[in-house]
Amino acid sequence: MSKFSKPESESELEARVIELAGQRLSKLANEIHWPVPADLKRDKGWIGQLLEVHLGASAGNLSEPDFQNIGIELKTIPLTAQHKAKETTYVCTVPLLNNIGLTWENSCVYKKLSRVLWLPVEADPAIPVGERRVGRGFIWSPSDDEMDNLKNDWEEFMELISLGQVETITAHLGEYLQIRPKAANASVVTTGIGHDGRRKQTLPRGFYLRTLFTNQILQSFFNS
DNA sequence: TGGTGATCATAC
DNA sequence: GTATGATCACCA
Repeated sequence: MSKFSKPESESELEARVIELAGQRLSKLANEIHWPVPADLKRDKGWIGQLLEVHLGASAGNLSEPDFQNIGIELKTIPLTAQHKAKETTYVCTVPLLNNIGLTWENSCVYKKLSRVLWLPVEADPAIPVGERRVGRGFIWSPSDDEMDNLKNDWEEFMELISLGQVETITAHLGEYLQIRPKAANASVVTTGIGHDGRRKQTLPRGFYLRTLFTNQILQSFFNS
């Protein structure tokens, strides 16, 4: 069986993740004949896509979990030299319209985070991209407490949005989640609700997980 | 120097 | 534009 076929179970995926631990990105790229970029300025999704291929993720750009048959989402975590999360983690686009009656359990945040494969990767800018190593990945679900906090953040955000307050939301808001722009550039627009309750063109935004939260997830795994 | 707001590539 | 994958770059 090819190592790039889709995993049929969590344990199969877990076994492959353990094989990846400690591997350098240049080796993984060479195996599939991908050039290694000098930096990630113009290849921001390169590491994520490289690891998707190696693990047999199948969803492509569909709005589905990366491993749809076993319902697992793959997220890489860039690590600083101190092995702490360097960047926030993108979750999904913020729904700005037609969200009346949308519940937490039906939200994109809940669905994406219910089961995720966290894969830490060295991201210290002092290390050339190809020499960076993959860490020990693990499959995770939110604890009850984490789920409560995420739900509270989400509900707070969705209330503001349905009241036409999107543009007052900054990345300072939220304990585990935050909302930030998610677009090619600042001139991209989508339809939202203005402060007067009428439709208004506004910048598309996304839900992100704070590094505080992803660091907490890493710690609870590696300290247990 | 860490976080927020801005941005990059690509498929459809 | 929306979806996927994220990191960049600047300013407090």
